[in-house]
Amino acid sequence: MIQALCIMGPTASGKSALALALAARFGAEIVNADSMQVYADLRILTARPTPAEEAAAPHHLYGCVDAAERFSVGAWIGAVRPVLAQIAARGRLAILVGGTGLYFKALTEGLAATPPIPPDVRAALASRLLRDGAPGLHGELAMRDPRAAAMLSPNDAPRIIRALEVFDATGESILVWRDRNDPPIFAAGAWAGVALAPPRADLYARIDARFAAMLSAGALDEVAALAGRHLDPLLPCMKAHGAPALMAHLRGDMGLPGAAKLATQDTRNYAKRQFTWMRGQMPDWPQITAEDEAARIGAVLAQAGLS
RNA sequence: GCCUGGGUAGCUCAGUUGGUAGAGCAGCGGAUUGAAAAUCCGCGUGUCGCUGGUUCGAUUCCGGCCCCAGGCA
Repeated sequence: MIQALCIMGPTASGKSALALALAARFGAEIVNADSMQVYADLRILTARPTPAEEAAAPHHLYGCVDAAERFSVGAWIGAVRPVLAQIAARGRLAILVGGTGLYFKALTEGLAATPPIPPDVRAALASRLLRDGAPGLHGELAMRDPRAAAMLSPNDAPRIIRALEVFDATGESILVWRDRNDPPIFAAGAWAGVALAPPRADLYARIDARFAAMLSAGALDEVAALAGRHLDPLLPCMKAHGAPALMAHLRGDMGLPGAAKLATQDTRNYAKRQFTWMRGQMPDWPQITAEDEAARIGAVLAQAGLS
């Protein structure tokens, strides 16, 4: 008997609804595996479960981080560990749902046990990036950690900075840290994973419809409130799909239709990357192409050995 | 009706002093270990509006026609 069921899928594929149906059936508890739904500020825009949905089954790690904070895979692993332990102690099934492939990868394959990076090291690199650009930092990485540099594009700023900060803070290559992976939270037989993979044209249409629904549900007000906090635009939550576009609209830089076009475009591009992740990183997770909920439930039960 | 601009990739446009054309976006494929809803890499044959003419050769020059935008009537 598995302890956890993982449901991955592109945005707007109906993961949350499926999780809710399965939770009701098994008395399971739902755990968030989405990097944006952890933030408290954009409930509507990040398509978090509604209060009514959250009341229908126990939900964990939704809206629990302030937008001013910088969450991360490591922070998520640190947060899920006790949550999953408690669910197991209650003897219940955990259903992890979300679209963040990296979170599932860390959960099931482990994560490098890199120590926390001092804030001043990161700040220094951030300003270096502005001054020298990504290729400049890449050149620097090539001198300190040539193996890591060889694996990265000179334009891949976030990864170059990560490799540099790990080296600066620990004196060891990020590759060495990765070789010493922490073991995964779940052992091989303790979990099952499925990936929702609806036809792309349907998904793209649903993304457009969902964004319109978000607007009617008050997404603009919620974004206005976030904008009013005047946070650093580089913070992860500030990059939620639709947030930059709607903020630009609120500033008067573009009309609402233009903002909607940008927002849905970003979301479609992201959905495509999620498909790529599922194919490349989760080859053993069965893909469920059915869109009908009953068919999906049947497929999950068969895959997870549940009934 | 006349004048001027323009008609080139799904979209917005660049370009060819005549040798059949290329960017951005979209789309598609790929990567992905603490910002991952981030970030990066790769993929470009299309009656160059239609039709005659000149030419070895026309998307490019010339004529005619059609369509769009603006201006004048």
